[in-house]
Amino acid sequence: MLDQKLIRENPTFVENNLSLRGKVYDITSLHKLTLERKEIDMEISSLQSESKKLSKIIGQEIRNSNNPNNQELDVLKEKGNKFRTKISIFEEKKRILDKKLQDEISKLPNFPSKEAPIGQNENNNIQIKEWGNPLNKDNLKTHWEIGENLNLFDSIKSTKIAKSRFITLTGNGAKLERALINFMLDIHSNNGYLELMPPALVSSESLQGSGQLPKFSNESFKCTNDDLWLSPTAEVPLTAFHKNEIIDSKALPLKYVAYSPCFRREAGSYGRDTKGLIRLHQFNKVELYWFCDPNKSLEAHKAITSDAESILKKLNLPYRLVDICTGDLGFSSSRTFDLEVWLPSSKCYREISSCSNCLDFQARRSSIRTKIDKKTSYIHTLNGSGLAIGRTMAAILENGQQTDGSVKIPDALVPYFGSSLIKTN
RNA sequence: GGAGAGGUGGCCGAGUGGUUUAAGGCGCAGCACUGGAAAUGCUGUAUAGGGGCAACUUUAUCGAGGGUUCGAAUCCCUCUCUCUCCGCCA
Repeated sequence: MLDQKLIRENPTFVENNLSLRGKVYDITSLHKLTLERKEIDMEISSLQSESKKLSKIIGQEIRNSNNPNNQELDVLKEKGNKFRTKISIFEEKKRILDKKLQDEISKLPNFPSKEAPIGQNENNNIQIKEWGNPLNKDNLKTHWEIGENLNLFDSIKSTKIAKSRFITLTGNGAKLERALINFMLDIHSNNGYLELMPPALVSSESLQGSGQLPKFSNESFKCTNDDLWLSPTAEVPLTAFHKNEIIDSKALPLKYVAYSPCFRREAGSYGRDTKGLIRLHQFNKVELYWFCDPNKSLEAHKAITSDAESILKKLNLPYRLVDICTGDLGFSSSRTFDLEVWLPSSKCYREISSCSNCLDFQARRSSIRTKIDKKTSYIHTLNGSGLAIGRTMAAILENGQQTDGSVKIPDALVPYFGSSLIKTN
């Protein structure tokens, strides 16, 4: 969430920054609301101040006089009554105004970083580096063909259970998924991250806190009888983990790694990636998350990205690092580095991790602060997938495929999977 | 699902209508004492908004929202969360 004071005092600055995202933001009416709100606030404050003084006088009178029902008191009480009436009129106005303000402000995305490449959409993203040797041969199988041949998952049967875009992992597929989760959790928790396993259901307030609500209610599954949603990413429960806290600055940065299932409606993606493990309503993910000193989030962003990268390197999967342009940035992010893994069957890179610096955007929405030199300030939050499990499996299957139809398991994963090869039975 | 008890500052905890301007403690910071430290003593220490160059000042906030009252942490209503017992249950 953006700072209301900043909107009030410097609307042009806010508009200019937001418009870096590639579309025009006009906050004139919002700006007016903030001014109105301040005016009403001042009015209420001065009325309250006078009413308070009057109440004190009445209290003293009652204590000092032996007749608590005299007429002078009635006159004073009547005066107090008038204050109350006036104040309640203004408070009603303030309530309505506050709600409007809150609604409007929480729909505004974060400012893009000055460092982020300016651009309209994903075509303007900038490749920073490539790692590994992308397998570039013809007649390679897709991961869903490989999966079918080796009986690693079954999407047809999954429509019986739920509907399309769900998968049931079977045999070695299920085992490989489990191996990947454990592998990633071990690497990260040995690297200074505290492992968490959060609830998969989250409240509306939590989704609001990390930025998925109010704008993107269409992208998550909602429970009908409770104010709970299926979490679209562990970023949501992890942000909410420290909601309404003032964290000791000596404890920063707090680094968490969490495995969680993720649920997304994928509204508007009909027809895209309908096969395989790339785009599912439910997928597993190991997420990295930092709560950090607001002065140190730039270095932290590099660190969290390289921690995510380390997994791809250990699995020996070719990837590239992409700097997301302003027009393609997520709602809460000011700067995002995507890691894209090489999928040889389609001869392209696909996103497997998104590492974002949200600055104080989520911290302000969730009220997470720290004290620096006796001053209270919002902390910065960063998140990054480390990594998306399903897409990692897809990459392993495609990059590790052998001419005889078997799949070679990356060396680092063998101790977890228990075998160096997946063969047909 | 039924019955009951609760939610007070960074933490613990007192507080049943008017010097509560939220006691006391812990923690933290500064100072004193010390060769240095511990212990001790003194002082300070919530958050958000407004005004002011500043010292400072003012308003709100005791789970959330309404209400009663001149005045509410305290009384009433609604919601919410936590805990205990019973029931059900992996």
